Amino acid sequence: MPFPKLNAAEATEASGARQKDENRPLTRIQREKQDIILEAALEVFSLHGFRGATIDQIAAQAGMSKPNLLYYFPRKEDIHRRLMSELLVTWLAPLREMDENGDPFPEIRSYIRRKLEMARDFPRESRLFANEMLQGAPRIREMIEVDLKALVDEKAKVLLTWMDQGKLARTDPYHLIFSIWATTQHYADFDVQVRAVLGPGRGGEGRFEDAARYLEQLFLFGLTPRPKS
Amino acid sequence: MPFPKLNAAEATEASGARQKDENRPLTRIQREKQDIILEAALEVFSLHGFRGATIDQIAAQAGMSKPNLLYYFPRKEDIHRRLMSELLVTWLAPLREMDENGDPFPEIRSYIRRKLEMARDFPRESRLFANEMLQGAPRIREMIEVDLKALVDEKAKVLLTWMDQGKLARTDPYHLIFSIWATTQHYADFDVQVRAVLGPGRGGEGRFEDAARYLEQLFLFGLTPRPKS
DNA sequence: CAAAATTTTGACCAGTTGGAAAAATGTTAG
DNA sequence: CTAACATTTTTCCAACTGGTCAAAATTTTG
Repeated sequence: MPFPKLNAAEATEASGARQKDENRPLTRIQREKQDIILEAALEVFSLHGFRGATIDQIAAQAGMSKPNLLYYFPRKEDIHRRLMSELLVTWLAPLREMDENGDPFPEIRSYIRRKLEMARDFPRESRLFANEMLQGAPRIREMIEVDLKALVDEKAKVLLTWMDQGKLARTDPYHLIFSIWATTQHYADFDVQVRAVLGPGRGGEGRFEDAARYLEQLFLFGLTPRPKS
Repeated sequence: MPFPKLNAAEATEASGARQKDENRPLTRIQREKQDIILEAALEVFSLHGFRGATIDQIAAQAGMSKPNLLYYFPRKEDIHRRLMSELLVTWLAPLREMDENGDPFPEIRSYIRRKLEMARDFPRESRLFANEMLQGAPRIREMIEVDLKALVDEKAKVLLTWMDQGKLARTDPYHLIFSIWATTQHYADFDVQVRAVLGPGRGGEGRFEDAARYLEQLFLFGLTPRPKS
């Protein structure tokens, strides 16, 4: 199971195998193999970054020959691009779900919870994303400058509304969102460090529950409105 | 200016140029060139990760030929190792300075401040570190399992003491430290994203001050002890 | 089933990679 | 000033890189 497929814009580009007729629907084999390749590529890219990953590695991971892989994705960049655009949609879904009409604390709390679950269940996706960011996001600049920005702008407004209503401590909504991203994704991206520091005793699977408890407390207390001094 | 040299264990390994006498002190040229190389390597490694960086790139960045560079650091890994061990010392200095005998809030606040300053002033170092973590820390596993863990264990105890004294909300000290790391380093590692989301208006240099204000509030409110309900 | 289309393979290639060897050039202590 | 050493350059190499191509094997379709 690669990822909770939202199947975003499945037909962006005829990036698949070369057929006689460009607009034929994908065959069964094409769909299967592409999924296998994407799954393998996720593994390799998330570990080594774009430049550090090789087609050979991905092909080996996918259990096929390099030319065979290149039959489905003619260039290395194509695989990466597909991975990134599918990722971005799913990655932002939790934020998208934050509901203006809900109460701030349940909404924020479940947002944190969901992000933390994603860090636990899809750490490779998180690392793939982090890798791209570290390198200056050369291949998804536009996406983050347009789509991501628009979404965050929208949700920042929601947060501001809540603050105006006195339901949430007045603070910077953008940095609030950043801090949720940072603290939750940390458990995927810096997993080795987290595990090493917690040690064999506390570094087991329970760490995510501990993290959830801690983060809930931090953000609940940290964002509760205070009477002016 | 590469980095506020703490000159940690300057003599770890005779990793420099090959001289007749292994234990001769470094010549002027050796010191200078090694610094130039390390500075160049920092730039390249932090951007592309270990595998993605090439010796040629580093040499070009350092303004010398590849074989010339290899004269000072016989293998690519040597450069990386040196960079990482020098980095780790400096990187952890702020945490080391957190003083048991100080008051919790000023101490934590100045820790956050310092980490944020490092994210602002030494983003490449932060990214180098993040890159290594993303890849599972294959080259510094021991350092984080031993030195880093020991330091965090020590500081966690300090935090627990403060909590016992009722000066700090009772919470998980390890995750508290993680959340400070995550939120501050985020501004270096995900800089592109932060800037893209804040837009041209608020994405300028002021973003670090906004971040500082926000994080101070979050952690101050979030960690103030509460009366039991 | 046979023809048409798709998928897989094996051989190949030009450019890049990390690194070795040795010759040529600088630098410095006596 | 010169011998001993340190540094730099030139040349080279084997392994790996992303990618091509035509032929063979397989699957789909009429």
